[in-house]
Amino acid sequence: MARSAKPYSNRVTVREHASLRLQIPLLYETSMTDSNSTARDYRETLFLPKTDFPMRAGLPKAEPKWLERWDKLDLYGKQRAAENAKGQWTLHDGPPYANGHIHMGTTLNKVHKDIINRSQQMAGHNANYVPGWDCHGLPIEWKVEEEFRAKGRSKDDVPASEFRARCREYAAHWVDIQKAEFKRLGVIGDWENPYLTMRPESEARICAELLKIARTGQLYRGSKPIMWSPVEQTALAEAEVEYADRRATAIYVKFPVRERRGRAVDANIIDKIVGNSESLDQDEQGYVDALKNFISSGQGQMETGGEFLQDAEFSIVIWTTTPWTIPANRAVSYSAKIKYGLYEVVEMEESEFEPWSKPGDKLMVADDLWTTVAKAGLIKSAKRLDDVNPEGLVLDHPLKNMTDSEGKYDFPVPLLEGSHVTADAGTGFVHTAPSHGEDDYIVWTSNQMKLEGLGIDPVVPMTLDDKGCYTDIMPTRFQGLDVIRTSGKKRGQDGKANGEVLKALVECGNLLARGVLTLRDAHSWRSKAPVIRRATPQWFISMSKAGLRDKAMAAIEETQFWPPRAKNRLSTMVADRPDWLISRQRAWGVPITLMVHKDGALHTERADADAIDARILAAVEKDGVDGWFDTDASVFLGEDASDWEKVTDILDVWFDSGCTHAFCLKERDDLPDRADLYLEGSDQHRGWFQSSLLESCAVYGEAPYKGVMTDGFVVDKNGMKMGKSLGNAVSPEDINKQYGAEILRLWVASSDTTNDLKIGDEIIKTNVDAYRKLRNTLRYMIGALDGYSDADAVSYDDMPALEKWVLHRLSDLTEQHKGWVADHDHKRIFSTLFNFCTTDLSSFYFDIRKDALYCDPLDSTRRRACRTVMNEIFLRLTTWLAPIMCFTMEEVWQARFPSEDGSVHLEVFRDAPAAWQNQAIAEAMTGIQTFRDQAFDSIETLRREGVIKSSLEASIRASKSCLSDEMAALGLTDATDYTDPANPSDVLADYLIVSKCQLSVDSDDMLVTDLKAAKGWTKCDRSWKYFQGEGDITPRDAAAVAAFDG
RNA sequence: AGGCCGGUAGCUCAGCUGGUUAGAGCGCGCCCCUGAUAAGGGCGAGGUCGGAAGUUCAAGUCUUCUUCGGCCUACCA
Repeated sequence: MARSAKPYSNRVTVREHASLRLQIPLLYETSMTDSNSTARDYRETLFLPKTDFPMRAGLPKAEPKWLERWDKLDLYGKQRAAENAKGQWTLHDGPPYANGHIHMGTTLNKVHKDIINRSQQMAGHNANYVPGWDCHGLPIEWKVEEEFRAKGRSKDDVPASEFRARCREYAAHWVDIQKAEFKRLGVIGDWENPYLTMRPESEARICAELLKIARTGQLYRGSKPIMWSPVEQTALAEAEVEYADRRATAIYVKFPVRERRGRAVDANIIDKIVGNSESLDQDEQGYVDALKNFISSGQGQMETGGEFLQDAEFSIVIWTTTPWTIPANRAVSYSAKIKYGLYEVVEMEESEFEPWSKPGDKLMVADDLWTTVAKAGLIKSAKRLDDVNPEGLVLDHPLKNMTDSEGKYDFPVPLLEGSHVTADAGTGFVHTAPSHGEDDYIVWTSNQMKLEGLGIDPVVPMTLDDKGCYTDIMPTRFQGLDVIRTSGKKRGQDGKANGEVLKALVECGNLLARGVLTLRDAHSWRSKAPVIRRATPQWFISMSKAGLRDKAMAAIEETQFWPPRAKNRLSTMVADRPDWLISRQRAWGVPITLMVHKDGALHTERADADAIDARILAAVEKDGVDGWFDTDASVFLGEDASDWEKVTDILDVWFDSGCTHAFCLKERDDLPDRADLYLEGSDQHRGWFQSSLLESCAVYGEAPYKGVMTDGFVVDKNGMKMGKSLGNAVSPEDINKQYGAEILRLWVASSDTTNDLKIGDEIIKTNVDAYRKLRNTLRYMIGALDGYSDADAVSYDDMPALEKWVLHRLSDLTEQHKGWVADHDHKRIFSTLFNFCTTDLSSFYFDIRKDALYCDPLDSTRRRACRTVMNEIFLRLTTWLAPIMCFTMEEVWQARFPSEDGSVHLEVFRDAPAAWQNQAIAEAMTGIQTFRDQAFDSIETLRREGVIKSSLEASIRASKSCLSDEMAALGLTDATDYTDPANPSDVLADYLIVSKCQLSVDSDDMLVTDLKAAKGWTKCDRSWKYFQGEGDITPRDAAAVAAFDG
C-alpha cells in the first residue's frame, strides 16, 4: 500500500533527545517494581500461538509424500469431477522430446504451466492438463543406431521394422523417466494418459491430417539440394557431418558471353545521359528510377551488348572445386558490390604444357582476383580494357559445343545477383548449379520471375541418383558416371565424373586452368567419405496455393500474445517463410502416406481416394507406421499397383507436433478442440507455435490456440547461456535434492518469464529465504488460530478498525489477484503476496496484535476479531499461494483442516464481501502508519543512545493536530488504559507498541521518554507494558487472568 | 553475418501516455526483543537507471550510435 508522506513538523532530533536524557532524572524518581519473591509466573496464563507445524520444512523428504497422497486421493480425477463452475479452460502441452533427463528449461516450462493450470482450476475452471511427448525424430534414431553399432550391427543390417521397434522402446523409456521427473516437480495432469506422437492412433491421425492437406491441393512435390552421402546412400543432417580435408580438382572455366539483354543496357544508357546520379535531387532520382523500371519491363527485348561486346569472344570466368557439377550449371552469380574488369590476354607464360588460353582472349573477372586467375591460367601479361557491369549478361553453357552433347547444353545461362558472392577466392563469379548447393538453389529459386522473363525453365534438374551417378537426363556420354566411388578400395575417392567433365571442357575450349588443392569439406561422420549436395524430390506444403499464409496471418491477428511482442515475431516469421518442406529421408517417423503414379499423379487425386485413405489409416492405426511401410501398395489401392509407387519418405517431426491439437485436443472428449493457451520457450516461434498454426490453418482454417505465451531462456547468474560444456549448468535435480521442488517453483513464480531467467546460488538462496518467511507467516497464523472455530467469529461491524483495515486490504488483494490470474501474471501475484506478508502482516498487523492475541481475555471481542480476520487471511493466502507452493500450502492446509481426502487444491479462490471495502479506514491507516514510522524513528534514536531498549519502555508525546482526523476515523483514544479491561478496544499506544502515546495541544515536538525511569510507572509482569496503578499487572491483564483462573 | 528481443541498487522485481530529491521486498550492516526463537521487530548504508550523442524547458521513459547478453536463421527438438 502507498503511504502518503504526511509531513510532521514536530520530528524529534538527536539534539532534543540529548537534552531530554539529561532532564529525565530530574523530572522523575526511579521507581522499580518491587521484586516480590512469591510473584506469580504469568506465562501460563498467556495465550501463545500453539502448533506442531514445524518451522523447518524438510522439503526434499516431504514433497514425495504429498505426491503419494495426491496420487492416492486421485486429486487429478477429483479436480475434473469438481463443480468447476466456469467450465473448461485448457492449456495444451507442447511436447518435450523423449530423450534425456529434464533440465532447467523443461523445468521452467512445466512449472510455469502448472502454476497457470492450478490458478485457472482454482479460479473455477476445469483446467484439464494433458501432458505429451514428441517421440519420433533424428536424435532418437542416432541413439538407437549407436546401440546397434555397439552390438556390431550396422543400420543397413537391421530390418527397418526392428529398428523402428527399438526406437519406440527407446522413446518409451525416456517418457517414463521424464514423467517421473515432471511429477516430482509437483506438476499435476493426466500422467496416466498422456499423448504421445508415436502412439498408433496419433500416427494415424497425423497421416490423416497430411492426406487432408494433399486432398485440398496444398501439397506438392518439388526438389531441394540436401547433404547426401553416396556411400551410405542416405541424407545427412548438419550434425552428422564433420569437416575434413579433401583433395579437390579445382578448375577455372570460361562461360562465353552470348548476349546482353534489356534492362541493364537501357539502364546504363540512362545513367550515361543523366550523368552522375548523386547530383540528382529526390524527385529527379525518382523519375529516373521510374523510367528505368518502365524500360526494363519490356521483356524479351534483345540488345547487343555495350561497345566492348561488338565482336564476340568474351568470356566470364568461374572457379570451382567440384567439376562434376558443371553439367548441372544453370547460371552464374555475381555481386553488385564487386568491381569487375574486362582483360585481354597479351602474352602467355613459357610452359611445357600447352596453355588453354591464348593472346587475344578477353576474360571478365573481379579486379581483385585477376592476378590469381592470370597466374593459374599461365597468362604472363594482359591489358585491362574496360569496366564490366555483369547485370543482364547472358552466357553460353561451357559444354554447349561438346561432342555428343545431344543439344542438352544449348540454353542461355543468365547472370544472377547473389549475396553469397564474395571476392575472397575464385574469380568473383560463382558457378551456380541449383541442384548442388544451398546458395545456388536459393539464388535460382528466388529469381524465378526473372528466369521466366528470359524464357528459361526454372526447374531444378536432378542430375544425380542415390548412388551419386549421373542420371538419364544427362547426355549419354555422362550417364551412369559416378561422382564418388562408393565401394572397393578407393571408396570415397573421386569417381569418373570429374574426368569426363574435364575432357568435355577441354574439347569445347572452355577450360582455362586446372589445379589440385586441399580444402576442408563435409564428410560423413560414419563412413568418413565425402558428402555431396544433391537435389532430391521433396514434398512441400504450399504457403500460397490455398491461401495458407493469409489464413495464418489472419489467425495470428485473432490470437492473444503474452508478451505482446511475441505476436510481431511470429507474424514476421510466417510472412517471410518459404513453403514448408515436410519430407525427410529417414527411418523413425510418420510416413508420408502417398502413392504416386508413374505419370506424376497422386492417389489423392483419384475418384476412390476416400476408400484408399481409409485403408491406409486403418493399417497405421492397427500397426503404427509399420502398417504403411510393410504393406504393399496394391492392398491400399485395391488393384494392381505396378504403375504406382509408395512414397517412403517420412514427415518432418515438426509436422507431428504440429498435429498435437488434432490427435490430442480434437480426439479427446475431455478436451476442447481449440486450446486457450499454448505456452513454450521463445524458440518455438519457429517451432511448435508455427507448425501448429500452419497445420491447423491448412486443415481447419484457424489457429489451434486462442492465446500464445512465450518464456525466455534459462541463463546463468551472469545472464550467459547455460551448458554442460560451459560448466555453468544448474540442474533441477540438484536443487530438488538440496532444497526441494518448491524452491524451483518459487524461482519461476518470482521471475520475469517473458525475459531470460537467471539462476544461480544467490538467486536460489533468495528464494529459500522467501520460502522461510512465507512458511513462518503461515505457521504463526496456524498457531494463533489454534482451536478457532466459526463460532468464535466476530461480525464485521463489531471489529476494531485495525481488523477492518486488514479486511480492506484483503478486499483490494482479491480484486488485484483476480485480474492477475486472468492475465497469468504470477510474478505480480507472488511479489505482492510476499510483500503483504512481510510489510502488512508480519511487521504491522501481527506485531501490533501480538499483545491482544497473547494477553487479552480469551473471549474478548478484540482477540476474537483478530482471530476472525486471521482466519480470513489464512483462507486466502493459502489458496492464492497454492498454485505456486503446491506442497507447502497443502501442508499448511492439512495442519489446520486435517482430513483423509481433503486438499487445498480442491478449493476455489474466495471472493471478498463488498462490505470489506473501506476507503475511509484505509486512508486513516495510511496516516497512522506514517506517524508510526516517525515514532519508530524517534524511538530508535533513544535506543541508540542506550536510554531505552524495548519499545514498551517508551512514552510518546506529539502534537494533537497531527493525528486527530485519523484517530477519529479509527475510533482511537490516546488514553493509556482500556475503558473496559475485560473487553479492551484499541488505543493509540497499541499501534506503536509503546506503553503510552499522548497527543497534547501544547506540544509541537514528538517527544520520546523512558517509562522505566518514570515515576509511578510499573512494568506489567504479564504483558510487559508499563502502566500506572496498583498491583503487578494491568487491569486488562488482571481481567484476563481472572478469566483464565475462573 | 542477418532478423527479433533484453540490460533499473549485491539479488528478484515496480516505475502508465517523458515532469518534483528513481521505488519495494530480500540480502547486507548496526541495534532491540527472547512469550512466532535456527523465529520476530527497528534503523541504516547501497542504483543516476549498460555506455555515448541527440531531441526537449524537462528523459530511466523518445531518436541515433555503441557495448554486453539471449533466441532464431538445421533432415536438432
